[in-house]
Amino acid sequence: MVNNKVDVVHHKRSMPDTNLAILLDRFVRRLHLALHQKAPDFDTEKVGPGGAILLLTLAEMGETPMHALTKRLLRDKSQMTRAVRPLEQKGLIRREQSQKDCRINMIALTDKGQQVVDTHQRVVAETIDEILSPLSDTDQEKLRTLLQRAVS
Amino acid sequence: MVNNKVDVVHHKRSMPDTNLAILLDRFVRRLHLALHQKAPDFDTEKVGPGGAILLLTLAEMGETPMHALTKRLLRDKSQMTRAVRPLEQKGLIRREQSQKDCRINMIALTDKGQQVVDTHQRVVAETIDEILSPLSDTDQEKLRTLLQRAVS
DNA sequence: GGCATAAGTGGATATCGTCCACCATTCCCC
DNA sequence: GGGGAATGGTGGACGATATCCACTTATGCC
Repeated sequence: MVNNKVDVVHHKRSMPDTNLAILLDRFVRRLHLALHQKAPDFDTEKVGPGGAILLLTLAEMGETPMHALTKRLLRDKSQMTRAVRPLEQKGLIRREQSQKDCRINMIALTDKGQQVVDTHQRVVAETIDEILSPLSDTDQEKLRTLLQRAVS
Repeated sequence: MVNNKVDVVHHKRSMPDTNLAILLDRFVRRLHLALHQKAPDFDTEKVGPGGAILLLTLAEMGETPMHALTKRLLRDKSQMTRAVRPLEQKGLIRREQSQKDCRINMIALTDKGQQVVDTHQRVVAETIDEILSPLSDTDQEKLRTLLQRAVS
């Protein structure tokens, strides 16, 4: 695919760690582009990438206060507020104040939200499988495990 | 940590592939945040994340036409134009029209640009090492290899 | 020569991230 | 038990990126 005729090495360092940053960027970008392509077909609620990662994470966590979701996603608080609003308006999540501590907003998936999650999980899984197709199944599993251990 | 009461398998694979998207997001986000923190200390030329990935990739490729860089980075053409401009103004890269085909702009690192790349490579490598510290050295190497094979 | 095509640039717009300020609670401690 | 510090959440402002479209210019091919 990539025809590197310019690929003649003119530098000493074989492979600095930096490559991993570049590799990650490539991986994420491929995934992003592929999903963006398919978006009209499956993102019927138009949640976009940001909404999708939020919903998927919420599906993992179950009902949870905002700040926990914020911490999990490593996003800014205000960003989270803004990301949540349209999802609530579309009826994909539900928010209610905690009885214990009325500063806290608990949010959770609705049934409709769960349906969206199911669709997204399927499509994302397919797309990642396409990207990972150069790897054997055991290698794919190994990759998952390593990433899991690294960021858990 | 993860209290999945909803985790009852309704699928053959215990962990849906979607998790990998979430894991990637976490990883990238951690890296981004850590580098953003350290930025004032090492990003003296204020190239930012976008400029950095461009410079690092350019260092890998050597002198190259715009469109090749665009393809490698999987970014939009126009995006690339805009990303390149400030780097040229700072004197980190140099652009010159190809003799063969004067539509083509060849771009390459300057010495100053190479210095910036060296610094960034060092800092990024350190930061990634911090994130990957839960993994053994051989596992880290394995992770690199797998990613490399997946996206090459 | 004329026409499809490719490389590069720029405009318009939307999303997302970051920082800061602010309000309302709750917690803690004297 | 009252008052200051800390926490959860919201909103404004701004910058960086991404995406789509249109346009210019040059090349390649009949």
